[in-house]
Amino acid sequence: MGVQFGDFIPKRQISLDDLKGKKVAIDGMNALYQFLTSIRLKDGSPLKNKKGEITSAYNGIFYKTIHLLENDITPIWVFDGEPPKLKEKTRKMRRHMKEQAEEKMKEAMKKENLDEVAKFAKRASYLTPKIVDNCKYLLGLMGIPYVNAPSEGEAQASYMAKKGDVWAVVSQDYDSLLYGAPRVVRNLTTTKEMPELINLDDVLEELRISLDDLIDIAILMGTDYNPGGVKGIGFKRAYELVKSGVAKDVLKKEVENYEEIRKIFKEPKITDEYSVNLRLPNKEGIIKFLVDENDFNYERVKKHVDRLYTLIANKTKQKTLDAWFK
DNA sequence: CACCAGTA
DNA sequence: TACTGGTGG
Repeated sequence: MGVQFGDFIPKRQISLDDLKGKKVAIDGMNALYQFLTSIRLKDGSPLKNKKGEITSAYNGIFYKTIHLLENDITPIWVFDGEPPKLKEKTRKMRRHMKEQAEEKMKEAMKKENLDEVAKFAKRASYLTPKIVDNCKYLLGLMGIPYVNAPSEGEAQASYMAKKGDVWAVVSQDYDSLLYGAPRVVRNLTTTKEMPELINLDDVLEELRISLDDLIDIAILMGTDYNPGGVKGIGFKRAYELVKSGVAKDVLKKEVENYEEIRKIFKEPKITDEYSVNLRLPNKEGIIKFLVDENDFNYERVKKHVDRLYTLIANKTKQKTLDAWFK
């Protein structure tokens, strides 16, 4: 979820061509969850292997990664580590929402309302640690870099973008802006809408505020670390409070742990232990994992694995060539 | 999510 | 050739 900046900040439609030749850090959990909820059959059930284990996320990782490479975009997948203590309330709420969705799905099944069943099945779905581990394993086999963040994945991805190791952070959430990501790309891991780019400097310039102000607006509205924010305050009120210079007073009075929340955005736990370089894929390993262990179609996987190998081999070759002429 | 066959 | 809806696991 994250902060609800939605319609209040400037963004522009882009195409995959605008990302050509660039590396991007993908908010892994965010993307995996999208795959899990969207890669489904008509009845709302996810893809499964013969053992009944959900494989939608593997499908998404595999095909989306190849599709991005095909467009000369290099994804670096960034996964969450240990959540900040202050996130506990949000996590409990989310668990509760899932349980409620589970109940509603059962009711819809009794009523044989198939649309409702599908809707609540999506809402009740969650990523298991095993699914996430297997996604990392698959990325490893594919030769695609991934990063285990010490804490929030978006904080780590934003750090990598700030350093210039990647051009942008890919996420549906706006929180990366609060971590100082210079660019955030939305709708890259979905197909319903066109990709859009949010430029942090443009946001701050258009609103005539600082990043600290933006963080204050977010905390007033509510973040994962103070869900709900200050009662009755949405973007417009928060913006007015910041512009009139009284935001700090309200925050200090109304938001428990204000300074600590601010610190999560300003000084997040991050690591320099990562690589953003592609490696040649392990073709046999991918086929063993997807086909033998997860019942993907051999012909289909084989075709894509060969394509993946060619793409990465060419990219590596090009890089060596570039270095030669530099 | 992307693929692919069937369609116009 | 471009589109779209059913399928994959």
